[in-house]
Amino acid sequence: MQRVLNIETIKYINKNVKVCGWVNSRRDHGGIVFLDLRDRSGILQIVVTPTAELAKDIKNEYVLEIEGKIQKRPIKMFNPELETGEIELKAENINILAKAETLPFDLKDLNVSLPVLLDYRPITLRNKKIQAIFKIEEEAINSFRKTMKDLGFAEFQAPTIVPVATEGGAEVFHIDYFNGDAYLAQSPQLYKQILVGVFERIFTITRAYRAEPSVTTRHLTEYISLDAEMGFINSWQDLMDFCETVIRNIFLDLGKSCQKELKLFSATLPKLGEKIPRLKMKEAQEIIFKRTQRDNRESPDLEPEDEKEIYEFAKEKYGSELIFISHYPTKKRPFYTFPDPKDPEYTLSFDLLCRGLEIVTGGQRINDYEKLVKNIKKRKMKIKDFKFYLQAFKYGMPPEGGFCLGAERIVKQILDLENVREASLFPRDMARIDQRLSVSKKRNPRRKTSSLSGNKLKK
RNA sequence: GCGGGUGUAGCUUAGUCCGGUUAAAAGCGCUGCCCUGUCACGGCAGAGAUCGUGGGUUCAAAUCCCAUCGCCCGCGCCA
Repeated sequence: MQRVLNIETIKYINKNVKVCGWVNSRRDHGGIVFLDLRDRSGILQIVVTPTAELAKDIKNEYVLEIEGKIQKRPIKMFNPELETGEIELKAENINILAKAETLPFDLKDLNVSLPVLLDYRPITLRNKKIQAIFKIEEEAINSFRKTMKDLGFAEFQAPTIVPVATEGGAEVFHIDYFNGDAYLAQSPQLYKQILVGVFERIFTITRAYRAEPSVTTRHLTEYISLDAEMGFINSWQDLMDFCETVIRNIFLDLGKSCQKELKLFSATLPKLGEKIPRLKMKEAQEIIFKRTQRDNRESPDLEPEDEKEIYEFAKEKYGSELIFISHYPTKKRPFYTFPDPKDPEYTLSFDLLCRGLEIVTGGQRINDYEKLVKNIKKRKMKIKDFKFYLQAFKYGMPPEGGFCLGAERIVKQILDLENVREASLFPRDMARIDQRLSVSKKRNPRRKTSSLSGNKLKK
């Protein structure tokens, strides 16, 4: 007999079917036993009676193959919570495909601390609410891809083994590369710029690696970066317009396809208002100072508490839970960032804050070869390290720029998750690669400096 | 790296400030028995904790002190 998905059984009333799945719960009434069978489509109630014998040894998370007849439930027994709530399967034969040990927690009503959630990731992911997080992430990524393609952007796959630290200075993971040095990419930045010289409009959905020793609720050492870059821009404002379209579409699409998932978290999609407000960093600092008397006006960046304050401001004044902040200081931005011609101390770059957290960074890039060379030298980086990248500019690069979105951060902000690690299937951080490094046996002796290369320390 | 907090059954927590009648308590889970209409089923009974680890103070430590390890949060940095 061909297997039928749980959700499809609605169409098989009074017919015999075979279903497969995991035991979500077991309700044993002695003479009659109910099993909730979970498969990728949903839950189906299995009735085992009058020979409850059939279900005797079956426990939660057992994997079963069940044959029987789909029958309409008595009307009083409908369950409106289930899509299959008006029917049930009367089991005639139950085949145990795999047994399961007792779970260390209640999977249906998952109430565990973050370390437990992640220590048992292979099973906690089976929880419906946890799955909803990744449905949202998947849909957000789909939406990004669709918008980019609609706007004429070509998709590419970025390399993640790179010869130099992309942003210069920032912390990167070093790898032993055939007795030489290589790094894990902090971002696909240089490659998307190179490809603007080929395709004009380019995007990628890729992984970025940051070796920042940061243990916070918003940092991962490996994260999903949604990156876009485009040539022939009229101004850096164009980039914010494109970025706004991307974000707006993500929220629209999630509104269409993920209502159920949002509801599980009692989450509402962030409001954008007519247009996402745009402020220069200095303006934002003045506003924060006026509102709170907290004087961070000399700070080269917005402090996390400032980001939350400016979010409140945007919400009150513009009805927007998002706000663009532009003109960050040149010193704080990477070498390729385009300085404002009117005030070169500041850049034509921007961040997009969503509910008080940066979810996007972008800006216009320097497309002039000579200026790039000068900048690399000024920052005491080596020209020879960038020769490959610089070809793209030496041989003609239009005015260009781009932006990148942090996928996990977007999901975190939408669902109001406490920690970005909840929004990553298998989060990596300073203390964890799947298992906690403190309990994993493969731990090398702790290295104090990242300049020591891995090959030197190997046996 | 710095600062703050925390560690009690498999999970989630109470008890810690003001040390001593609880031989450490509860909910969920687990085990056994009962139950033919439940849907996080219900009822009865039961098992399960060297209170993170090591040391100290005290007649007496989950509770106070020191050290150590784990974890969480904040900051720097950032998506």
